[in-house]
Amino acid sequence: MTGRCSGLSSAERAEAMIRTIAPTPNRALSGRCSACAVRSLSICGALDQADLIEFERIARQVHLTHNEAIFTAGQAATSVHNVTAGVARLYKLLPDGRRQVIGFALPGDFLGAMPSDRYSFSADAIEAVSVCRLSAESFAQFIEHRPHFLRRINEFAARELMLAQEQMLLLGRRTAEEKVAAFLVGWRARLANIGDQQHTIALPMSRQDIADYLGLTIETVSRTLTRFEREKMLVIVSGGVRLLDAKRAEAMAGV
Amino acid sequence: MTGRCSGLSSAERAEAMIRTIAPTPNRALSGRCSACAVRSLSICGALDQADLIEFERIARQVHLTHNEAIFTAGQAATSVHNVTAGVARLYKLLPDGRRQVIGFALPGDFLGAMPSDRYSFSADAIEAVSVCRLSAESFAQFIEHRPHFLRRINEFAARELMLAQEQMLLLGRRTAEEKVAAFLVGWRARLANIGDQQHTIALPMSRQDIADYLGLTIETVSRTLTRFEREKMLVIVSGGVRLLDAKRAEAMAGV
DNA sequence: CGTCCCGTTTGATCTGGATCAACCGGTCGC
DNA sequence: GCGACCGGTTGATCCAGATCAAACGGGACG
Repeated sequence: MTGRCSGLSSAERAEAMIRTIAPTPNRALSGRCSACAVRSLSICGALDQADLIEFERIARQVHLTHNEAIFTAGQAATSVHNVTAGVARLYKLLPDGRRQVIGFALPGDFLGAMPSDRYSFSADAIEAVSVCRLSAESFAQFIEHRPHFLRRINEFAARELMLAQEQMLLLGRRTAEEKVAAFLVGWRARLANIGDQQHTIALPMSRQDIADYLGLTIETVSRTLTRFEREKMLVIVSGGVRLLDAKRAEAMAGV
Repeated sequence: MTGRCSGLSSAERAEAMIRTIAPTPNRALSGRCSACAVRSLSICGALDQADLIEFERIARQVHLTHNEAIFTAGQAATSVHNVTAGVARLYKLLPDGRRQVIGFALPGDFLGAMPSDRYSFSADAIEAVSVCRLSAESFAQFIEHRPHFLRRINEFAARELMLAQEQMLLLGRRTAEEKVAAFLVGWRARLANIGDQQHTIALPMSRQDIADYLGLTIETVSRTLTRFEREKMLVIVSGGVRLLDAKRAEAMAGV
């Protein structure tokens, strides 16, 4: 069933409010795109040397720490962002505080598919995060005469959409056990994709974040993980989880 | 209990009955794009006269009836589609048969954001449907040197993604009552958007389709609708629903 | 005109996951 | 070194929505 107040506590909400109001301090140095570690993973992988120099001119590196907002739902969408380091949490809130995490953004992920002129969701840093920030205007201008770049952005949007559809299936039709297993397997795949191929799956987000991503409560996530551990499918370690029986997890996830 | 004899005269019921969503059903003989009723709503709205003639050359009108498949998940994604009449159901299945409807496609909607070379979901006709079918290759070629068209497709993808995120919030964090109310309000808005602005909301899809869209069972959808009727929020009519208290529905939907 | 069929409604009961409530263990500030 | 705090775990109970079961009603067809 769907929980009533499974989002933030009122204290957390107040904190989030303050965060939102406070302008994000800008500790940016100008970025050197040609040296960017995640360029090939990001939309910038479609840019040649000349493009990069121009891109660098309009981009600005911004660094954020734990729980700092990158942008907030409802605000004017004046910037687009490229995550270059760390993990961001993307989410939507209901007026009464219920929260749905709609995704986690990893290095290389692009946050800028804006159909409206306001952000339709919020994004903040789960851990230390760096983003490449561009004004929406200069970004639009930059795209203007670079159709290959637009095509790349389009591919990213299509991939994002496919992930969203997969997540709808998960939220609407999978059991708690399947949700948690699918999350672990999917998260591991995404980490592997950016080169982090450890046998221990890093989980920088809190249990609450996972719960809000899977449409569950924190207690159910915790119980399910401990059960998985009891059943020798994994070991819970500090900052993550170590998969012992990946086959079983994948079977549960219904891959 | 006499079921749904809810105080409507037979005249009213007849008036409310079966209205195809198509603005102009079956107007197309060969694909005459320049005469297409939904062009301005669709991605083709970005095409000029010359583009249209070329588009027409590669497009083929296909007509489908109730429950016929437009394409199926897992198949090679050889075509892209533009719905021109009727309503299609987009869905994903789990191996054990659980189904998640990920959306309903209306005239003007584009089905072609393919990140992979296989369809990641299935689409079939809920009622009589016409689609504009193009081979993925010729479509890709067509886009090639038409950046304005690509930009239009991108806008459509971004809108689609935003809807998907809204749906994740619904699936993960809303109650059954909120889900049904949100569905009615959202569906009404989409119908209004394509020009069908009747006070009776046409519901060409089955209760099962609605249930699978909202992550509920058919019984819960049915019960919730009857309750809404009992509470005078709406009247259930053949082929749809008549909203009596739109304000209340919108409040429930959390708009 | 009857009856078969199928989508829908309604009723009774069950249960997965939510809610409520401790409690645990690490860390931070003093 | 100690208490407060915070994220996480565990236990007891509850309940929204699922499941099981039956009946209804309208359309199709002989």
